[in-house]
Amino acid sequence: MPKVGMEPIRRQQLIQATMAAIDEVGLADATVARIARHAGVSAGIISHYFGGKDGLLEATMRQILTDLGDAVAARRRALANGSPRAHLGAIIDGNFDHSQVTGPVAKTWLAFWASSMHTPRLARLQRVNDRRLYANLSHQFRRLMPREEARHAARGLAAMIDGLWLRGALTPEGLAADRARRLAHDYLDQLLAAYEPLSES
Amino acid sequence: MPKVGMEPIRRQQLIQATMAAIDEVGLADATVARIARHAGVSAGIISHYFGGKDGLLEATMRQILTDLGDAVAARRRALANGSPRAHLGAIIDGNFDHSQVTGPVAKTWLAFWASSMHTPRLARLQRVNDRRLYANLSHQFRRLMPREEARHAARGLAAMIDGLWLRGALTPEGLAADRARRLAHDYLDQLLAAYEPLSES
DNA sequence: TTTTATTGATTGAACGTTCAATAAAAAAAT
DNA sequence: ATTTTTTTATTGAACGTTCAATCAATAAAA
Repeated sequence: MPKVGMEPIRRQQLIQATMAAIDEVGLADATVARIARHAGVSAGIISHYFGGKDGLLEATMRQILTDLGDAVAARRRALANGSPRAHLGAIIDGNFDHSQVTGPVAKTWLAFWASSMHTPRLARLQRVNDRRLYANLSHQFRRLMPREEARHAARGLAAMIDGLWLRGALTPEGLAADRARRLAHDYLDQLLAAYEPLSES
Repeated sequence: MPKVGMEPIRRQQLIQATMAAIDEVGLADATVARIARHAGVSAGIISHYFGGKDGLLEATMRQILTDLGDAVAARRRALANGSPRAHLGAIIDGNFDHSQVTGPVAKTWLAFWASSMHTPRLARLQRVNDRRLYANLSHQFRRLMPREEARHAARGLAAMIDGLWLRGALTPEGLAADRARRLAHDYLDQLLAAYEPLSES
């Protein structure tokens, strides 16, 4: 049933189908046939729109990273000129909300994470995202503390976010997103405690 | 060159070769031919000693978990009746020392982590290890604080350890093990600060 | 009638497993 | 001390399967 202008529709369908397939059977068993079946199209269409399976996988990872960036950016935009703590909190929340921490997106994300260790193109995407998070955190901490301590705090909070993410993706029901957010916020409070003597309990 | 008693030697060789292959090209491209080449034996031997590729992969993951458990246990044994803080510190150090956080072991570990999402046998191993870490942490925190807060702290520290591990395995040169240890210890200090007013700076 | 979109059988490459053949070591026999 | 037999360890070519990619055929829309 060919209509004109199918390209963006098919691309979106296939990216969603890729996440669904990876969620279902893992990256290793997410064959083009299975992905195509999820999307309700034939296998050949993947090569047509993405040049091959690798192209589809890269587009899928890119989509996830874009969504993640948007989720963070949207929350920060709502703050305008907020305090460093508010911005850091928004970064945390953006990282945990973005299309749910559990479910297909999270599993796909973790699968790509592992895969990026040996796939240069995915490694590049992963690295860009990683740097963005670190730079954002580091910049906000810098408004409250010396450079080296800001970097230290940024590294710590980035690790905490990743760790909570990992556990969220891995445990059966997923570490409840609420609980993960609270742990990250508590950690942030502790990191800021020495530099914000105003808000003592 | 058949000698008697080769079985334990070959098993060890093949497990090491599996990690080397995964470190080199990733789990997806770690074929039996490549693993066998690393060990300097033929491909057929893998089925002979492990029943098949799956058996070898499971044995490799089991070995990593055993080593990790041993590294933690050894440090804690040296403490005998140490303070909760000392035990928690030992758990952190054990998790970061164990055959280096970077290198083949860490990459293999992360690959299995991702893989365990869709491989029940690996998921079981991963789960046992996870529970052990949480139980150990939780028990030590419990000596200093109420139950719910102890659990909260244990979840936080476990996530922090995992996050640092993940970043260590992923970044090019690996997040320096020293730096990761320091971040984990700093976090531990903060978690304990409210319950150990003795050691103020 | 031309263009755009899609199919699905086919192809070739890659993989894990199997198993008959082989060879070294150990045991038994001379 | 040799030689023969048995046991243990290992090989690697062959087999069957699975997969991604291709492309001629097809069909709807323009």
